[in-house]
Amino acid sequence: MPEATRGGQKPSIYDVARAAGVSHMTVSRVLNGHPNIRESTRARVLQAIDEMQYTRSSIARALATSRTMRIGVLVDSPVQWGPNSTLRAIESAARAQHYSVSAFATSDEDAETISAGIADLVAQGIDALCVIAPRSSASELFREHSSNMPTLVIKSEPDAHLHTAGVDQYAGARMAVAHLIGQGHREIAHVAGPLDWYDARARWQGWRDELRDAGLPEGRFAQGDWTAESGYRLGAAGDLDRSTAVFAANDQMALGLIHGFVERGRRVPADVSVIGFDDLPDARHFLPPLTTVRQDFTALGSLALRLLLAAIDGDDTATHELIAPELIVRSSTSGPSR
Amino acid sequence: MPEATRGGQKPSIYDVARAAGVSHMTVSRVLNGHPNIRESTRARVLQAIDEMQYTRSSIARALATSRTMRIGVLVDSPVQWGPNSTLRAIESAARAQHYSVSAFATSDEDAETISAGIADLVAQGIDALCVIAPRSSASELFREHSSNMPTLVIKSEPDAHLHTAGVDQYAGARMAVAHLIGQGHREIAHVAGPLDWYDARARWQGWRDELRDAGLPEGRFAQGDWTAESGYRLGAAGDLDRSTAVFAANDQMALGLIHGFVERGRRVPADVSVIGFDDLPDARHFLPPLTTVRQDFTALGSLALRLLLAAIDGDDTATHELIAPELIVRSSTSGPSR
DNA sequence: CATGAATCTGTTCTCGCTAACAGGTTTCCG
DNA sequence: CGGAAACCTGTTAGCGAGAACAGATTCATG
Repeated sequence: MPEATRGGQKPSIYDVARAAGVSHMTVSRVLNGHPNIRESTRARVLQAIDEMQYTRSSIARALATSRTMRIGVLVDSPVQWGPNSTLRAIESAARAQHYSVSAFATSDEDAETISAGIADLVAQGIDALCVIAPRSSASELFREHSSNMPTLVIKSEPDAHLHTAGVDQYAGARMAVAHLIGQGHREIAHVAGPLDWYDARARWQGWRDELRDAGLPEGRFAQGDWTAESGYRLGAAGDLDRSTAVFAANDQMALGLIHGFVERGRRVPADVSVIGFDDLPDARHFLPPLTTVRQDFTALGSLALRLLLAAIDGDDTATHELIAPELIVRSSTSGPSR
Repeated sequence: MPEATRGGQKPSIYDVARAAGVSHMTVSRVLNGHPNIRESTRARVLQAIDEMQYTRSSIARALATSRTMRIGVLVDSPVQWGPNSTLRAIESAARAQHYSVSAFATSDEDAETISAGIADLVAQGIDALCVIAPRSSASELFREHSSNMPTLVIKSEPDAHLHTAGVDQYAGARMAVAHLIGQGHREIAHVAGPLDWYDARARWQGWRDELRDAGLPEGRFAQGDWTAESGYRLGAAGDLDRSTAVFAANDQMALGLIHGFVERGRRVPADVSVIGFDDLPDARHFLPPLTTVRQDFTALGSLALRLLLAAIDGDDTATHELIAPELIVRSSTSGPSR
């Protein structure tokens, strides 16, 4: 049973101070690990803290220090694997540094929703802002806010005015396409995500550049919207039938694509190889198990937090750091039959 | 460009008050919509607020009112569709009521992690606590904390001492099994989730009771761990081959199950019907498109928030409210061939 | 044993806001 | 036109911490 000194209320440092026979500042110093405290005094204070189950008020602390120890995260489409995993990773990295996280989810990402989200987070009181997976159309907004608030954008392209971090989408895309080329494919199509997304654009460019550098002809290009539904429509439409392999910009579109192909009698990978991007937990149970590119979100979370803390501490040089992705080979890719 | 009155700092109500030629309390009253303010004064204050881009400090407000306008959510396994969707729905419902949300994710749910999570959330300063999808082993902990903090547990079983809300898992399970019975199946197996989860247990019981009430023999029972992997292993093992239909406790296990069946030459739905639970966004693109039970998380979020606000306002009667699920029929189920 | 330096500890003020009370205006009505 | 009841506004005192300064110990050293 927690023991409060005044009727029923949670104890404050003043209550602890009275119980330990010291001033409230001594309690504060003990709490903050100040060096110049006599060992016996510290022990007495700690005992009082323990006895009355004191916990410090992060609210009062925030008011006094003007540091909330909270990071705001604006996350677009958190139902999707990538953004959600990134958010979880940031949360867990933040917790390890005694920071907490407030997330604001947007799905319909118009400028108004974004600035409302930023305003909401700022109003809550945050020390830094992290924006996950934005579309390029929104860059302006972040710039405007970054002057007041340390901001990190999770994307794989550098930006002169912003701190950025991400998984190297471009490299991952080249790895995927290189894998297909290595298996002997020469007609390699791409199903891209919406090209106003940084990630979609980087994966598209990686596909294009890897083909070009291998001396292969331009492949067929189609655009989806990240959903399995859009992949399905493209697969069912038949526009990609000339290609022997397809690099889909994410696993969900790859899933839909395979669905569409199979429905029209094209076998995967016998007639057409499909490679995805993300390595969803279920990707190994797709039919056939999906070859894909894995992103290390845990590493990304730690990286993001390191950069955010540096930004909070006033490091103003715009950084840009990348995590290397990893190719996961399963059964949805093989050599071409013709 | 935001206009601060003192050097570079964010303006406070005192700055606004000076600009408007009133006392800081008048500003506070305008901000809080206090009725007895002369219209001309209110206008002057609002104009000053607008001009200097004042925003109130939620920190100071929280300290003065001892209300943080923040709800803590302890969410288990947020990588999974259900818990994640529930969390998003609560966030969005909370925002609509001017509350913000702090989430604490647990995956390895031992007692220690849970109480650490609760302690973390409480330390952040929250007005109420919401626990999503717990396992029954953890009930004790919530009871202990509910005395100090208004608490709502998201689960479908009532509890004498706690506020609870959820989607009616039991009813959903009976709907799923009734659908299979309606198609003529008599040997209906169940792949359950871990039975220390409330939802897994309710779905299991719904399956059992529906069979019994239809006068059918007991079906085969197998236990998975929510993952597609576990479903795959059960499908590939062959233990369920005597059954003509399987009710899987979630879509992911259904996916793995189908994978396992197909690998051993059993066709779905020709040889065996499979029905899932959740209606993942991609479930309609599984091969074959999955028949399943949909949960309305948006409604659940609104419900949860309504109950939480009631609890904050001191409503102490333990409530228990349920949302009705919905059957989604696709192509993974059909009548038995034999 | 004096005396300055190094350690420890306490007082007061501040962070930005609301609660509670008090004082000053109107307004209304006899 | 006087007085009470509305209405509007201001003053002061917290909320629970930390910052800054100042004072009180201890300690070492000549």
